[in-house]
Amino acid sequence: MSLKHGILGLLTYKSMTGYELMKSFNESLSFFWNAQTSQIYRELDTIEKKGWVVSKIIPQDDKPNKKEFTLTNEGKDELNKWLNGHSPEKSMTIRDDMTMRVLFSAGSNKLGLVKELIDYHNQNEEYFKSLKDIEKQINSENDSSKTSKDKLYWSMAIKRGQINSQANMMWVEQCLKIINGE
Amino acid sequence: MSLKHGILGLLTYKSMTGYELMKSFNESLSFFWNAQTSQIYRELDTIEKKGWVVSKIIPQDDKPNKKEFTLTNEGKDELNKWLNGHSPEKSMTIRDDMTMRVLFSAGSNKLGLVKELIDYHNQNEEYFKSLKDIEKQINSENDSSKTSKDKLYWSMAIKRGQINSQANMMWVEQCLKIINGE
DNA sequence: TGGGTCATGTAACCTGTTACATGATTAG
DNA sequence: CTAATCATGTAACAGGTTACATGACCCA
Repeated sequence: MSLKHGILGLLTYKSMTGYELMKSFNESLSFFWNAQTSQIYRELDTIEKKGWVVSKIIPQDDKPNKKEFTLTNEGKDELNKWLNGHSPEKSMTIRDDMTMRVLFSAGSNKLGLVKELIDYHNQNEEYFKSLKDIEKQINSENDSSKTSKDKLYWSMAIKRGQINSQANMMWVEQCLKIINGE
Repeated sequence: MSLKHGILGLLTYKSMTGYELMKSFNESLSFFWNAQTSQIYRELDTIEKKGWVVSKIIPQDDKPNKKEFTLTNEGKDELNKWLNGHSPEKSMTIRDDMTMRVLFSAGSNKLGLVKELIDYHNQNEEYFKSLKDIEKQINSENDSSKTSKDKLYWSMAIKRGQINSQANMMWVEQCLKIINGE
């Protein structure tokens, strides 16, 4: 799914080190991506070789030295190319564990499936709540880390997660009805 | 996401060759998984080494010989283990191109984004319709390839795709409202 | 004669995950 | 003293995609 472009996108906000990028992904962006340090450093390596970013080592006395990455013009071009050049037809498949479990539970354990569906429902409920919290935090006045325009786009992304988890819950409810009416 | 278990699941219905598996995935199961032959043959290799399936070469005069794979008891055990042993907490992130485009379009091309959102909406609408068709076909009397019980589980899986694409469309509508009200 | 279906695969590459390694500073 | 945070990475593996290769038969 191209972590490369995710990194480029984050670097448009400001120059960062690998460590800071990891924190961005796993904290403020955790609702849509969790990236391991190992992967981030690897991708930074390759996109630096491609010329999309440049790095500068910043010595620090009290802490370990850090390596800050900055977008180049090529990097900006690449990001824009990616943003504009939308892939004509992406696969649109569901391919997740839950669907697969449902499909292949026909023969066997009805009770196990019901339990799993309920667990899944609960997970989605919690996730939905946490997204509500994140939304509130972003839209609150005292979050000055983003401009009001940025906030708009971030809340759109979060809305997606919310709608998605609601859809998942609706699906579970329909499934349970079908199973019980069987 | 473990094509291995997808293959095991399909083989519970009947023994199949790699080619037939590929067709199942890319035809009747296309709404949730598209698998390349290259990957299927590779996975068949590894799961045969694990002892989950056994193969038998069936000579054919008019067509190329084929290699049919059959589930073993170990394979059935493994599938059941997988079906029952649900992973406690999966990541729940959104991580798709559309969300990323939205997040990183804050700075730049509003018009391009609107166009993409509309395209995305249309794609989802078509997908939704095609799922409706598939659903009808499965539930029709003259589809005797599945038992009525199987049909139930299949329609649950398809419902998921339907609800999902509806959710995607709702999201686009909300986004457009937000963008226009900006 | 050319394209589609049947049927098998190999090779290279990209993306993501898990586990491990190092070493300093700082807060409780 | 100990755990957390800062900051860098390596290695191995798992899963998925793209491109390529072969060869026969059937239908238009």
